Amino acid sequence: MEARHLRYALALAEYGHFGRAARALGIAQPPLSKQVADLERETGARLFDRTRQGVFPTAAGEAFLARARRALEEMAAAKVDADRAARGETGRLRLGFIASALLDPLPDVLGRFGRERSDVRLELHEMASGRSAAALVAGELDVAVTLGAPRGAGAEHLVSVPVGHDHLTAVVADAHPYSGQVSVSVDQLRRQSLIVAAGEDEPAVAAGLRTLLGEDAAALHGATVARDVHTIMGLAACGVGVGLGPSRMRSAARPGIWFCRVTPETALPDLVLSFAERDRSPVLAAFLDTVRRTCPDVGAALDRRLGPA
Amino acid sequence: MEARHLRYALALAEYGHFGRAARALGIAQPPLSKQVADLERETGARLFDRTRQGVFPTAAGEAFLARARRALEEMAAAKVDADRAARGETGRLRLGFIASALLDPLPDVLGRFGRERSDVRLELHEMASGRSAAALVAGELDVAVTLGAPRGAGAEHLVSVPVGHDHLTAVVADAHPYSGQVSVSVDQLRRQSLIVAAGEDEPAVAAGLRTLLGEDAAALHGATVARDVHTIMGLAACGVGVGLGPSRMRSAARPGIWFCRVTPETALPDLVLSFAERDRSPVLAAFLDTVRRTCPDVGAALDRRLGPA
DNA sequence: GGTGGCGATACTTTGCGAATATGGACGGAG
DNA sequence: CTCCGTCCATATTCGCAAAGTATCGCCACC
Repeated sequence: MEARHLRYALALAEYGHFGRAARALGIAQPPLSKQVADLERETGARLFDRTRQGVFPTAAGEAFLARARRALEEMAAAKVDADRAARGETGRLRLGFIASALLDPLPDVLGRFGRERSDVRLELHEMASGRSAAALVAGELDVAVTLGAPRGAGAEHLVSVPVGHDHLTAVVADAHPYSGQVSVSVDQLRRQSLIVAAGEDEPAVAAGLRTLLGEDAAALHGATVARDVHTIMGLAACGVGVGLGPSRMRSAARPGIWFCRVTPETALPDLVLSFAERDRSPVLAAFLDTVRRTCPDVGAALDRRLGPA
Repeated sequence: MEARHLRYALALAEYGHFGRAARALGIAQPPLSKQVADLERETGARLFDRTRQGVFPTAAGEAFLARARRALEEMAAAKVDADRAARGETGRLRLGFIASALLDPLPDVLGRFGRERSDVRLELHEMASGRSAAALVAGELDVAVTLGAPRGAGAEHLVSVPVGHDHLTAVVADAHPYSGQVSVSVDQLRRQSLIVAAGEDEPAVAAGLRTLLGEDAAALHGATVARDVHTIMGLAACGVGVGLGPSRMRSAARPGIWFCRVTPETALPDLVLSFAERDRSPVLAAFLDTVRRTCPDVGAALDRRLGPA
């Protein structure tokens, strides 16, 4: 049984007339007669009553037609669904990211993407950079935003583009002596109790700090350790000490704190967006397109990496 | 798009390999490649990723396959449903009947039919014989059980077979003088107050009574009138008089009453089963088959009327 | 009894699906 | 690095079945 048989039977039921149904189907009448006869032979049931008044479905025909309608609807829906999925209008995007990415690039990107692709299910997984990279390689994520480009097994099959670079920034309470200063020097920092973040990603940050502080890195041993940038800012606001974190912190400024540049300016690992090189998923493409339009410089980097899309 | 495309895509997804899927489908590999390619061209979406590790559906492919599965299930169900309907295993049977038919032939027939064809929806309409006949002609009923063969416009297109003949029976209370008698004579009846039924069907019955009573039919004018046979029996049990009704009443005998034959025996109109001559519905055929098996003599009458089925 | 409408049948044509043969790309083994 | 094997795509041929044309048969209606 082919879809053709269903279409013909439905047309015949609709027009109640072999000739007119055939005309509507764009074929001649004899083929329609034959196809309907074939269908009746295959189902083993007479589906239509041919009377002088017209052609009417039998009880068996009614039962058949009801199913036939649904079958054809499913087929049409299959085409539509496939097309929508191919355009990236539906589907799923699994995004791994480090918490601090929520400060700067993600809000704009996710907001826009959610608005433009409301039928794409966004699965957001906050995780450390190393875990994101591994999940990406394992196919458990579609995109990742990490601190520094992923390294390690399988990373060579990932495409990575920087989506923002950052430098160390100090944050103090309004009441702190440094409040109001444009910048603080390393020497000034050495004399303060410091507040730094600790987490799976922090070795990279700690390396930057150590470079900055030089042989006085020992000062870090006495530093207050916070789980994330919000805690750093909260502790700084309490006057516990001088918070040190990425300049992205400024995006989440809260009353009662003051940001200073750190001199010399100390680069932190870039925020990097990665995905599997072989991933041709349209949802990913749509996401990258949104990123491209949201952050033009990222678009240029993507073009260099993939060739102009 | 034809059902073939769906079957091929599903097989390909299942085997993840063009060659093996083709073998499972009983075709060679190139046609499968071509059909899948055609399908992808028609849907405008790449449905499968061909890798060295195997062939896997894309997101669009997954969406398509889900619908394809349901479409094919509907098609299979269409065949099954049509077949079941053609065998009379499903569907609807609209039966019109007079209330007194519930005494004798209907309980056995309906019980058996309901057991054997539990998927057929039985629509039971108690109505007077004349209304049944009209509804049958109008196509509003499939079968009718009436008192006497239907007459009137369109009745010539009905097939009617007697399903039980009846004669006038008297019913009295146990305390009545006639109680214990095998029969009562017309003369005895003339001296009693009578209880008879009245309804749209009763002109036929009344005619029988009038014939019986001869010139004394005037006695009927003083008779008690009941709506149905159960009321006749109930009134008789109260000693109100002598009830007169069809011998079928005996099937619904209740304590406290006594039945007597009436002499001379007086025939009442036959109980007749009718249906449209041109009705080839399998549900009707199944019903007639049940009737045939329940009442053998009716089967013989049906065979005479329709030719041995 | 003639006529016209409608579906079925007979026969021819054609288009498409399937088979065979071949090509081309990639991966693994020597 | 080359060779070979695997796997999918392409090209060509073949055959069937679907579509077209012509016609028949049937019944209704005039």
